[in-house]
Amino acid sequence: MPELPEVETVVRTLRPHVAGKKILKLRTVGTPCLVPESRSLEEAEGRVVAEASRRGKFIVLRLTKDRESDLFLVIHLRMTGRLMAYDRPESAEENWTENLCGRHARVFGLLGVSCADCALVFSDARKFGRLFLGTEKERADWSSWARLGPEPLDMGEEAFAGAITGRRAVKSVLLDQTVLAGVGNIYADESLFAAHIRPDAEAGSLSKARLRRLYRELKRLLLLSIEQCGSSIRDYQDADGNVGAFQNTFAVYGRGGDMCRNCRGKLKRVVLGGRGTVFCPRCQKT
DNA sequence: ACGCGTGCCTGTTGGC
DNA sequence: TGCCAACAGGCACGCG
Repeated sequence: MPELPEVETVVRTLRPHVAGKKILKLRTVGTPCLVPESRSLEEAEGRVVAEASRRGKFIVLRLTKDRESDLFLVIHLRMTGRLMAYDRPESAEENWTENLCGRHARVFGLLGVSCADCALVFSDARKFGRLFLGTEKERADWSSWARLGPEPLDMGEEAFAGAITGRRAVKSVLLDQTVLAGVGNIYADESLFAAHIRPDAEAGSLSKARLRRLYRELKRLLLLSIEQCGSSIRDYQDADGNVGAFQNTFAVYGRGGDMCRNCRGKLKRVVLGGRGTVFCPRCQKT
């Protein structure tokens, strides 16, 4: 599932395809995927993609037009969403009806400088993904965006240690997008293992020193994963259809019952806050 | 008010 | 071998 490193990879691979190009066509296909706060996608047509960026797990395209305020196209891939760019539009039309990705197409776009030279396809087998189009002001009024916490790569040790509080399990706090934006199940489990902290430890009970350590490990793993183009479990691919490599270095995620690479003990799988959670009872204390 | 549980979805997987 | 229940989980929402 796409988390911060995967979304960052999508943005990086998408950028060269779309930057500076005019949106000639942008339409939804099939099951609606726009949030209620969104404008209709047709309003993006005629605008130029000025910038592609990431905020938490959101992909953000800034769309400009002469003398009009910018519009922002914001995309959340959720579980199985894919945003793909095809440099030959006709190949996308083909895929749209032919292959698996295309079978689940939800949004179809055509971009180009003078003529259409890039097709943009958002597909999503599970239909959890969501899109938003609106002005900066409208985006600020959209609660999913407004409530986003700080970026984990930028917030720093002290702010992180100050934010991980309360009686909830530390893993639940890591996954709370209002506390910090971008961490999902993979990087929560992996960073807790790296920092030797049990996922079910009460957040507020952890010392500042241990929380600073957790922050350093989380940041290290996020950056390492970005270097390796993210983790591909089953569905994730970048905008070019390539898979990541970070899944090969997982210490705990998806390894319940397997041997701990550190102590050779058996990794334990539990359900915490409704999510599958794997940890090493011997290496991860309190 | 906050924290937990549930529903949304469908492709994949594992057990019988 | 084939079928079907269980599973995967981010986020919105409802309940206590």
